[in-house]
Formats: sequence, structure tokens, C-alpha cells
Amino acid sequence: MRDVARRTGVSLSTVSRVLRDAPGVAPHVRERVRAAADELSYVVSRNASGLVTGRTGRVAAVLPRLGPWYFGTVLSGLGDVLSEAGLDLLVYRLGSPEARDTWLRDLPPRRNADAVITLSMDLTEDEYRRMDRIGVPLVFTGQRVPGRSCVHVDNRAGTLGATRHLLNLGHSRIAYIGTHGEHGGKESVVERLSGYTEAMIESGHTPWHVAKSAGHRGGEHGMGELLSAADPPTAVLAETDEIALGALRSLRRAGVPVPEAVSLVGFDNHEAAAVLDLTTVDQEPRRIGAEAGRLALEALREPASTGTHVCTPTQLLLRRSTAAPRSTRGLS
Amino acid sequence: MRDVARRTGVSLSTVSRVLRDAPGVAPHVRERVRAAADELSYVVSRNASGLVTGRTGRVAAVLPRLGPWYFGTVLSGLGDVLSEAGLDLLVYRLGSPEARDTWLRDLPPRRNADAVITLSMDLTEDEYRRMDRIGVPLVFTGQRVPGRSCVHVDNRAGTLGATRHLLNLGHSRIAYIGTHGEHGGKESVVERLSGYTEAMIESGHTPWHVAKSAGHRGGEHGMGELLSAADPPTAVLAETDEIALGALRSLRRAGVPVPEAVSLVGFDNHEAAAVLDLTTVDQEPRRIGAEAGRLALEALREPASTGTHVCTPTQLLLRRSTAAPRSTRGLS
DNA sequence: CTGTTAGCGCCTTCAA
DNA sequence: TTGAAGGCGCTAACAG
Repeated sequence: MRDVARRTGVSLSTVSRVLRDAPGVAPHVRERVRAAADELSYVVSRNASGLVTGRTGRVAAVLPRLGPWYFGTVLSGLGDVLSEAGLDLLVYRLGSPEARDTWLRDLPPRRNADAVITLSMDLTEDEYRRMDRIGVPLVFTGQRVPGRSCVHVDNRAGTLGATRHLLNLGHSRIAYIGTHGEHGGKESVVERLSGYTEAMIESGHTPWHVAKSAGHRGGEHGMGELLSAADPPTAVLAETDEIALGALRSLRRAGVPVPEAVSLVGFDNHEAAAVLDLTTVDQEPRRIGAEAGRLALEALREPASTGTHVCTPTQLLLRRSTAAPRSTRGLS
Repeated sequence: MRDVARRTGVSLSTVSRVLRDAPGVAPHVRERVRAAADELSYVVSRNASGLVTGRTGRVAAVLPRLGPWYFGTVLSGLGDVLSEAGLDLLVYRLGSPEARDTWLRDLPPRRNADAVITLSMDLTEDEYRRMDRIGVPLVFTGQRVPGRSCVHVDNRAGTLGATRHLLNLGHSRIAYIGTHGEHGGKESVVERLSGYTEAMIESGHTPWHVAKSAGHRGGEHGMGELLSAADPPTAVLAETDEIALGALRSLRRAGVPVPEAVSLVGFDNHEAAAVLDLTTVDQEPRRIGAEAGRLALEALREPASTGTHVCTPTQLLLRRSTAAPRSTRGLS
């Protein structure tokens, strides 16, 4: 910075003012300083400026996994919003419970990030209380916390709509393959099931819920159980696309045609869902990330503005895994 | 830090020494300082210490996309190695050519990261020369650069092995669906094709190469072309799992049984490959990330150590999409 | 509109 | 083994 000042023949303060777009500099001076900084390819040290302002120019994202398409896509949306605001993205992956615990003890973002965004971490009250000690705004995604800034998907509406779609097609024996509500019950798990249940009950049908492990193994087992029932379902709604994909595998092995004999709907709009023509509920993870980023920026601008809840909609993507049941085929 | 010093009754220097594990502090003093820091839940400010040491405690990863499972998994491996070393992970996604250009002009990691790792960015010489201006060690993955630290997958060996597997099963009409070598030719694209070609030629067979766009659409089109040939192939090797999945879709629609009529092999071990029982070449992205992290750490410890090349192996994952061709069925 | 001054929180000499 | 002093690069008050 000194070099830039010397080269332009102005003081350090003036250079500083120009470089952070502060008002009160003559236009021609401003320009000359810019030029000099450019020539010397000088950039301000965030370290040094942060020391004074208390800002780091960084936002931290905390998430449980990085492999699944969902998290990468949320990060993309988040990263775009942040980079537009000139902020960098710090990523912390907390895979194991131990990593989670260590992190909550040390809180690495302390004095190291201006805001923290959690991605489907399903934090307990105790946990996010601990996170408050970081001393920066917190934004939750995939989780609803009263009085805190949150972005969450309208899971209930998603399964509600998907179930109604199946009902409208003429199905009545519609089963649901979900996961156990372990970990004290992930919110999305509960919400998705409740949307399905509600649609079934409001239409006078009996919910049929099978709970297995997460992932495609769970789907395989769940579908196995359903296929061995006395009167198998004609349509199946899965809690996630992964489960649906597992279910699809079982169906193929059993030689049951989809959608002719069984209609199948997933949830997530997983990459593979498009390839397999799976009807699914899209939750726009990109948008979730972007909204979370915006909430963080808002909290940085207006520290009092915390507590906004953004509920992102879902959308049913009709593909070729759903159709009217055989029995009503002739009618339509 | 002042508070900790006061509470312990020592000077700032002593506290500093304890907190960065510097020698020359009496054991009992050390312990008391530690205890005080803990009680006050004090952590050193990276900003301030970095101002003096020039270290930021951060490593930057630069990548083109975040959605695909591959990148997320590489980041996981990288993040684990870094967090063990007490370093934070900064992520820059450069999706569009414009973003890439802006980034290369501003170089945000300058004075903001201790090392930069590129993930399958396929940088031109001009581009990575520009990156040198960041002034920190660079590590490349998914790309081979002479004289620079690189981690790359042995793509050639991967397709070579996969093709031999098909040959060993008795196939002879083996086609390859790849992508055009756009962007001046991604290295992996070239290498994968060459492994296939080599295996075909060494065994006295004629390579049969179809070039389409990337993604599952390309696979669909490629397989369409192959199925409409006078004498269709009995086995197909795809450049990526995505392409293979698209190809699989075409096969299913055409009613061609896999692997009975056509064997199919992908490359990447994509999430969906397991679900669909696709034989594929696994490239262990987790390990790639970890190796890249280690190279970065090494470069930080020993600035002269740059230029190491790590070649990670691939592994053929046999699943149910490959089998002997029909004609030789009776023989086995 | 511009320059001067005093730190931000820490590390690194040096001297004791 | 410990403490005191100076400065890392920048910003935020002030005074001009």
C-alpha cells in the first residue's frame, strides 16, 4: 500500500479510501490510485484490514457430507451469492459425531468468518446454543428453529402433492417407504411422512408406511417387503430418490414393470433420477443455498434482522415412472 | 490474550509461546496458561497472527462444479487431511469462462490462502502461469503439468483394464462412447480413449469410437448410433458413468437386455452406478483429494519440494452389466 | 478533499 | 525461562 501511495504521491489514507470505495476522494485522484494499484497488481490484505474492522470477508458453511449432489448444489448457490458480495466461502465437513463434537468445542470459525450457515445439520438446541459462542450471525438450512434465520424446504407440501398426484391417477393402495426417525428424528423425515399421511387420510385411504434404513439398500428392502404383501400396492412414494432407486432395482429384479404394474415417485431430484425417468419432487437446492446466502448478507448488514424464515417450494417433476393403475387403464 | 496473561500473571509473550507450542516455557506455567485460555474460551486470532507470520491457516480449492459426486468426494478427502493439520478449506467454484477470467485477474486467494489446489480445472499454461502470481504453492489434480505438483488418475490403465476385461469375456465388437476433445482436449478424455484403443489394437481388434456430447444425453445418442449399425457391438465402454447411464437408458428403451445382448462398462463409480449394477472403473476421488492435501502440506513445510507427481490407481468394479457375449455362452 | 495519528491482536526480536 | 519493545498492513478517527 505504501508503494501505491508513493507512486501516486498521496497518503496512505487516501489509498485506503479508494481501495474500499469510501467517499471523499477527488475523482481524478481516485483514478490515479486505481491505476497505480493495478500496475503493481496490489490487493489489500484481508488479514490486516480485518484486524481493524473485525470483518473477515468470509462465510463458513457447515455440512455433514459433501458427496451427495444436494450439498454440492446448495454450496453452488451459496457460493454464487457470496462471491457476488465479495465474500469467500469456507467449508467445514463434520462427518462423524466426534468431528462434530470437536468442532463444537473449538469452533474454528470464531474470529475467522463473518457468518455461519449450517446445511441440514439437524442441530439440537444445545448444539446451536454452543454455536452462538462464535459470535456471528447463524443461518440454518434444512431445519426450522424458532426465532432464528432459517431456510427450509416445504417437505410436507412436496409429499402431499406427490401423493395427490398418485391419487388423481386413480391409485388407492399407495405405500410409503421412509426411514426410521433416528437421531431424534430429522425434521425432513417427519415432514415428508406427514404430507403423505395427510393426503391419504383426507382422501379416505389408509396410509401404509414402511420404515427401513436410508440409502438405496433401504429402498430395496422396503420394496421387497411391499411386494411380498398379500395385496401389494399399485403405487409407492419414497422418502428420497435414493430409496426410490433402490426400490426400482427390486422392481426390475422381480420383473415388475414400472409404471405399468407399480408407479414410483421419489423426492430430491437426484442426478440419477433424470437418467432413470423417475418422477420426483424437486427441491431446488441451488435456491436454498442462495436464500441462505442472502439471509447471511442481510444479517451482516442489519444485525437486528435475524429470525427470518424462508420456505422454499417444491415442484413435482412428472416423468415416466408414474401412470394410472392397470385396473383403471381402460377408463381413461 | 491480555486477559489470559493477566489471569495467569505472566506476560503476553509467554502466553503467545504457549499457544503456539513454542519451546522455552516452564511446564507448570504452560499448564496454567492453557487452563486460563480454556476457561476464557480464548482462541488466537488467525487474522492477527497471520499478519505477523504471513500464514493464513487456509488452503484454497478451485473447481469447475460442485454438484457431481466426484468433486464433493475429492473435497472430503482434501478437507480431512487439511483439518487434521489445523488448516481451513476455502472453496472457489469457477463455473463460467467469465468467472474463471475474473478470478484469474483478481486472484482472491492472494494473501488469503497458504496454498491453492485445482480440481480438474484443465488449466492452460497461460492460466496457471497467471496463478503463480498468487505467490503460494500450487497443486494440480486431474491434470499433469511437468515440474509441478500434480495428482492424477491413471485413466489410461483404467480403460485398458476395462477393455481387456471385455476381451477376456470373449467380446470382439467392442465400441467406445466418448466426448469430443473440445476445450483443447481434456487430458482425461484423451487418456481414457487411448487406453481403450491400445487394448483393442494389441489384441488385434479394430477400435470403434463414437464421439458425442458429455452427460447422459451423449450416451443416449451414442448408443442410438451403435444400435443402428449393420452389425452392432456386443460390448460398450463409456468414457464416463454418466454416458454409460444414458446408454443404458437407450438400451432399455430399445428392449436390448443388459448384459445378455450388450455388456456395458462405465468409468467413475458414480453414485448411480451402484444402484444400477453398472460395471465401472473406480478412481477413488477421496484419495485424490487426500493426496493433493498432502502435497500441499509438504510444499508448505518444504517450499523446495514442488514438482512431485502422484498417480492414483483405478480399480475395475465388476457388477452385473458385463457378461460373456451370447455366441460364446454355450462354451463357458 | 486530504494527511496525520493511534491502534487492531499477535509474533519476534532482543535484553534481562 | 521470562518480559519489554517494535512492527506486521491496514482503518478510523481526527485535524487541517
